[in-house]
Amino acid sequence: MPENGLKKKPKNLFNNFIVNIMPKETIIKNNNKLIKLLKQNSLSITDSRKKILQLFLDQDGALAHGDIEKRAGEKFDRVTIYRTLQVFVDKGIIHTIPTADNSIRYALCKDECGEGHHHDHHIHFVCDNCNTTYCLDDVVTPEIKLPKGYSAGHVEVVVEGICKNCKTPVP
Amino acid sequence: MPENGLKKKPKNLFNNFIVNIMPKETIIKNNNKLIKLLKQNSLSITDSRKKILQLFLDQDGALAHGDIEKRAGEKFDRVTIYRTLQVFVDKGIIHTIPTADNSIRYALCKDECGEGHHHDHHIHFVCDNCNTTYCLDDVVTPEIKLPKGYSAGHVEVVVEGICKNCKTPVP
DNA sequence: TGAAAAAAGCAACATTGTTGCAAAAGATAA
DNA sequence: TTATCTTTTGCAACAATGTTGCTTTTTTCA
Repeated sequence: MPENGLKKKPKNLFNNFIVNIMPKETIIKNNNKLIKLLKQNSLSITDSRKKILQLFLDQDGALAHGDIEKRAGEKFDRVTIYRTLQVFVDKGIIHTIPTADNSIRYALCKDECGEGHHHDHHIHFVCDNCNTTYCLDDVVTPEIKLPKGYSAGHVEVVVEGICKNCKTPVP
Repeated sequence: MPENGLKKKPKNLFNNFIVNIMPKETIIKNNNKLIKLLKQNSLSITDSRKKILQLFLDQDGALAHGDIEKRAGEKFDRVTIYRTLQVFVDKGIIHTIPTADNSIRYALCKDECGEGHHHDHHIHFVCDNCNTTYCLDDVVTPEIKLPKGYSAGHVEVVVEGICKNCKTPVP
């Protein structure tokens, strides 16, 4: 048996350590949060899932596949990102936001979303200036009165305008 | 000069004839409507524009690029369809409908849309069963109260559910 | 009808998304 | 800790969807 000089990564020991003892350092706390979230959804802990989830946690707005590809630092295969996003959507960790420009955006679910069903009753806001997409969690979707014969399921509201960061103050 | 046996199509004489004299036959009336609409928007009258516009007029719901490609009868180049749709959007003849599945849908504008600006205040309905997209022209978008700092421009509402045609009657 | 302008068609390319499979990494239990 | 099974990743190849430049055809208009 070889001595202490590690040749390979210490496998999952580190992860277990974090989850069990809750250390104080920020980086570890952060890591812990990610792992907890993944475990809660009975997903195995992998680098790509942690990294992608981290991107969402670090981010106020929503992310498109392309954004993730750029920000992940060229580390992951495109296919992995597609599959990871799909898994997150299936598990109810993130949800999709419809857009008029053929680029699906994803954002963290803050309500209680479970596997197979999303409960997002908030509206979405896309800034015309910076193009950021926000989930306005405090603004609920209104009741829509439909014509006879139609029955409503999910209602999606997307508002375009100027966001709080791009608003030019009155001089 | 050759005698009466036509070698080439009679060019645009037919179109001018239609627009000027307003004949009675349905097919020509229909053609007339198309041409009128194109002329109103100062677009030149071409086969692809007429055909694609016809598809929209024949259709209750919205069409995606792919639908048009299929229904046009393999007659037009894909590029022509892309460019035609783009022109129609620019002129305010059709508008786009955001979806959550990365396929832009287009529908005729029924309000007064002009070049560069659309005035669609109706909501859109996507049937979970037949996947048809409808413009519910009689249902206007509700007022949305945004958090401090956000200012609203356009509001887009998409409702998912069961449409009038797919509704199963009570036994 | 003929010339200028506009649009269509074609080819080539770019982007985005999907699938099957072998290799690598994670989970699990002795 | 290690052996083993399972899951995930990366790769390659492919499919679908959009885009751009250029030539040919069609439309418009004088």
